[in-house]
Amino acid sequence: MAGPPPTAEEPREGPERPPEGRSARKHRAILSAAGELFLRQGYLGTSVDEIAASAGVSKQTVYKHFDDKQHLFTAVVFASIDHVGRPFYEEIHRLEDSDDLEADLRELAKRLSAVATDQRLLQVRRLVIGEAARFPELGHAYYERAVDRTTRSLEARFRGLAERGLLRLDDPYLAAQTFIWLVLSVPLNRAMFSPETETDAAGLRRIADEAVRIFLAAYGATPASPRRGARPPAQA
Amino acid sequence: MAGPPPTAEEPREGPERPPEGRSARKHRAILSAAGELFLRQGYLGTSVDEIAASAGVSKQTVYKHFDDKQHLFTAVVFASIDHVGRPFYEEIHRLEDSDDLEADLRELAKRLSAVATDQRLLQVRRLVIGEAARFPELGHAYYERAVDRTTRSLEARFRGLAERGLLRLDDPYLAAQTFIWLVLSVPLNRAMFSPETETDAAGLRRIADEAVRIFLAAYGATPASPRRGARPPAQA
DNA sequence: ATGGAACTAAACTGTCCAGTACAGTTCCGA
DNA sequence: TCGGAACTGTACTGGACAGTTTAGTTCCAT
Repeated sequence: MAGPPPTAEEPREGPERPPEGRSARKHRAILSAAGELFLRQGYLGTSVDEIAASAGVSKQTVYKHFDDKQHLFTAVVFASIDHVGRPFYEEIHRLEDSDDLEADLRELAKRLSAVATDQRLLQVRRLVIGEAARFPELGHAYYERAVDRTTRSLEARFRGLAERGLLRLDDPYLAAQTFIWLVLSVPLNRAMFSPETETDAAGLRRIADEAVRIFLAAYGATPASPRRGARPPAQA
Repeated sequence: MAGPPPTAEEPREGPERPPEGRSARKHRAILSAAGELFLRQGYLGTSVDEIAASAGVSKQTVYKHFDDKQHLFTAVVFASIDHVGRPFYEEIHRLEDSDDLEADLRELAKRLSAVATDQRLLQVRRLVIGEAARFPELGHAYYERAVDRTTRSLEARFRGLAERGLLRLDDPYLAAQTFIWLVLSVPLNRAMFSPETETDAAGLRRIADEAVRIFLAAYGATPASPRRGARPPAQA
């Protein structure tokens, strides 16, 4: 508990990995088992013996690969964080040269809320928040890589759209934050307090559509966005 | 860990308490010390011995007042949760009969963000989220009492304002959620990952003002809310 | 002032855990 | 095939912790 702040120990897997010797295999097995257990039981609630057993590995091997429990934990969370950042990141790029901004924003909003309500991802988020006091650097890293990077990606897209006259905004970063949280606030903050609760797909769609309407009302170039029709334009 | 789900054990202090015998005093001392320690170190990170010592009380007395550690924990958090809900709740009532809606919303937004960035409150939030898997009822109670109750209070206010023609909305609950999260998302979610970081007062004001502008653009009765001060939209 | 309830201090039980030690086994590249 | 690196199993150290027990002390209402 009084140990020095462990620095991250990344998984270190290059894009190619054809041979993968015994050592690398064990390393991955430990990370995987530790991820599963830490996510389910928290940091203090998980013992190294448990991790070793679950990974099919001796405790000694765990300590060969990771200095101590804290390092193992940070390695696990950093690996999960990279899993988190990527999908958001890629979705956003499709907005690059949109013809029908409203439709494309709606699509993006739905993809965002789908990604963000993934159960495993929610549990990582809970875990990082819960351990933020014990591992402050982990909290910062999570915010930086999962939240801020996504926002900046969207910011760049919005800046381009503003230059094309499709959006009116003078602070694209703030606008990006607004968009993301209009979509995610309600489901994400509800999910934080209700583990193992099914996500309400219809509710997500409704919130995503309303988020786009609000966003375009505030930042759209066309003064009159279609009056709120609640449900998507079709059906009814 | 396999015990039955403990039901809440509220502090049970009536509005009057002039005598407060020894027993009640000890009870309060335990709750107070436990609150401090649980909030700082988490559930598993805090021992009952520690709580007893910090409360200036023998361990036996702790167990006289609370069945076990789980019950003590839920009692502590429930007490904190009621602290959380109240201030929000009261701020909102002032919106009842507004003459200058924009100014009053701005005021409300600033008060909300000030309340929500209170360090102790943030720590309760982190704690409940972090232990949500271990204590699901706690998560539900927090959401119900801190989030949902506030939203419903604002919903009632918005419904009144819509009837007076000051707002245009067909789902006041959704509008209330939107307003609250426009104001709180950014500071709250940043704070979740960065304990012991100073809150940026200027940033809060800026976000609060922008939140009101966006809200009125989406739900305001007057079609053109004053364009955000700053420069005119274009720049290139 | 006194009897009982509440409290204290300390020791104890049974369990769990991080991290180490060590002797023996398996893997794998040269 | 052979030698070293990596791994296994088990046991151990030293400590922590939830919850109980006991014997004695303090408080306070009657």
